[in-house]
Amino acid sequence: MKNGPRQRATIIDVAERAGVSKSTVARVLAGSASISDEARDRVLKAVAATGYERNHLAVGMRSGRSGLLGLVIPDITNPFWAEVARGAQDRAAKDDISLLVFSSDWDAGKEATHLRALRRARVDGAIINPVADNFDDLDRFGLPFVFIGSSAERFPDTLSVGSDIAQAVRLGMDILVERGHPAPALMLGPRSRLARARFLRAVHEHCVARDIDPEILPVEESDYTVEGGRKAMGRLLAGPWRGSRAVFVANDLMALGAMIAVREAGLRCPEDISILGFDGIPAGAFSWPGLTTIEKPGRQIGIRAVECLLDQIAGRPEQGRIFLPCRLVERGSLADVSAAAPARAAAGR
Amino acid sequence: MKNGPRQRATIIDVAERAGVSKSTVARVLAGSASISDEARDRVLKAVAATGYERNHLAVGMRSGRSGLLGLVIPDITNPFWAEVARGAQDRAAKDDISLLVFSSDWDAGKEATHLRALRRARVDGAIINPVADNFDDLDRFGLPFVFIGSSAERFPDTLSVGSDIAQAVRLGMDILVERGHPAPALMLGPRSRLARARFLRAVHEHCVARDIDPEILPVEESDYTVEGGRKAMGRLLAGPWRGSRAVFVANDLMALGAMIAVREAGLRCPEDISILGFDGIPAGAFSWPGLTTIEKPGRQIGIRAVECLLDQIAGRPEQGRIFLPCRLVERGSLADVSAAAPARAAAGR
DNA sequence: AAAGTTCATGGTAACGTTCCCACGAGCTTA
DNA sequence: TAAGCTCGTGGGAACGTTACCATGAACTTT
Repeated sequence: MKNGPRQRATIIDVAERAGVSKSTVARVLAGSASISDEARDRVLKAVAATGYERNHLAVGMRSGRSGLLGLVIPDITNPFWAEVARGAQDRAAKDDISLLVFSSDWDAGKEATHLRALRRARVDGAIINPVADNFDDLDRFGLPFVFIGSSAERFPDTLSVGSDIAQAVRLGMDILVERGHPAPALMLGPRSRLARARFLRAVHEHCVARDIDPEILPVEESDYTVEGGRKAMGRLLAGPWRGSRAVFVANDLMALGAMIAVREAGLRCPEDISILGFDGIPAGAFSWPGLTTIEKPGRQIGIRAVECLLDQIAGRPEQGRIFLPCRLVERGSLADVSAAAPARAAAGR
Repeated sequence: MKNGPRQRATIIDVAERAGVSKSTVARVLAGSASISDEARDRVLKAVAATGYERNHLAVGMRSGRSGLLGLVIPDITNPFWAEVARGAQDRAAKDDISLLVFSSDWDAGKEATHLRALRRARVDGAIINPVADNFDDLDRFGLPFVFIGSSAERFPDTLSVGSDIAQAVRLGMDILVERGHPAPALMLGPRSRLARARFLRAVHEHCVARDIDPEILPVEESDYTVEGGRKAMGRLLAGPWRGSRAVFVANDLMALGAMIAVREAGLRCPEDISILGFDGIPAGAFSWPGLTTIEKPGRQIGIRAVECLLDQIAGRPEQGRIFLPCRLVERGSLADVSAAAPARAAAGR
């Protein structure tokens, strides 16, 4: 026998039970100062007795604050975006705010639909990974918002939170140098992707700083898929390749594909070919060897995006573009062929 | 220069512009029948001109329907639950319903907090993977809800949607038999998990049907982690093991760990040891060899859960427990050692 | 032709809050 | 002691909808 959804207590029920007016109850609940101890006490008791819970719909209607935020990401099923969602969710929960989550599938039409849904739900603001390449829908959005992800680059004058690709590339190049791979091959994504240019620029800067001619680095490109990485690796292996054999891959899925190609060529990773990925997807932990990679701070991005959005909603000073640092995750796909390696290994044991 | 969030148009603005009463506007928007074509036309034009969008907060307040559903899952970062969320999201969007997503981290306290948040947001109902093992919070929830996942088993008298473990096990045992592994080893999860008993029962039923003594199957157990699977596989390899060497693993992470253990023992998968997983996590596609596994219908579960919930909210007849079928995903970790194998391979080429 | 029915519409009262103004009691200030 | 101030409180008026009842016109039935 279930307890049917019996009539919910309203603020008036609480007021009557406590013998005060609804104004007083509202003040107690809002934590307002001018309340006698006695009144507060009676209200609190009445709240407990009636099981009263504030109706957020009514609150939102009257105050204009729904206590809802929107999150529009390409696909919640993608582990990176799931991390972002999780971070946003946790941060929002701290302020008693709930998140409406939508997946756009990189489709501008779906994006527009979702933005409309958010407006109707009267969210207080939204965190968006923009897919539309013009600003029309977003301009029309008419609500506070923060962009996330690298596609936000298209809109330079907008608040955004993303990962620091330049720092990530530096991190990767540094570890490669340290392990004796001063001139790794590069495996890039498609030219259409914005992140590609940033990646390449950071590599060049690193090379210039270290007095390496960027032109000597073998370069291949493909799409951000396992199959793309497999094929690109095949091409790299078929071509001329001097120096230590290491590849810095701009995407973990591609890196995983590259690893498969290495095995298919009868070579071993990392003994024959070292691979460094970029993303930090969980699947990298389960390959053999585990994929050494640079992890994007997905959760942090979610957290900061919410904070940034709340600041904006509250009218607090805004921070412009925020780039969060990435982290190296070592798992075994990077061989150490530096001069220091044997000594280091000996000292380690 | 941004278009500030200028005053939103209300139903009254639309009514004035169309020269009708707000009742008429409301009727047009609700798709009510008794409307003259002329009035409908003018209202629609006025809606377009003002950019009017229904305020869901106000609608919810008046009608008692917020157009919001809650989804409480253990962790949106877990690929299975992300699939469920995605299915639910897509299905809900079709009915213009938005989803509030929460992660409970298998923590009863967090679960209770989230349920409270859902109640305050006045969601119309909730989809819950229950972690609390008593019904108190849920009983108190006082709203329509549907359980999902195997932990729903604890509450037999409740609407729920999950995967059909018995069917999945049958599928797995059948393919194992077909490939010449009539008596595989079993690798199970911890005794505390409900799914374990169901898994084991289904295996036994299969054995009885095929006249195999279930007792001859080697059995190991561990937790649902890569490391757990690695260790359990180590124990299996160390023990006595007759017959064809195949393992039916009750969880993909464990299966991936088992695969690592096989490699560490200097053996090959699938040539020396065949592995069949259960879950369908994406990482299984990137291991080497790819993990052949039985995929749970995560997205379908999300979809059906929403449908089931909407039915319940609308007072339509409810369906009790729903178990959705799983699917075999072949990727290469299962060798064919049956008598038919050579012929079959020859015919295939 | 009177009475009933349907249709298209308008007016108004909720829904549960918060916000604002008013008011009396007790206090401080001149 | 009169005027002003603060404190604690109560009483409405919104907020934007939908639900319900009322109304008059056109039509159908007896």
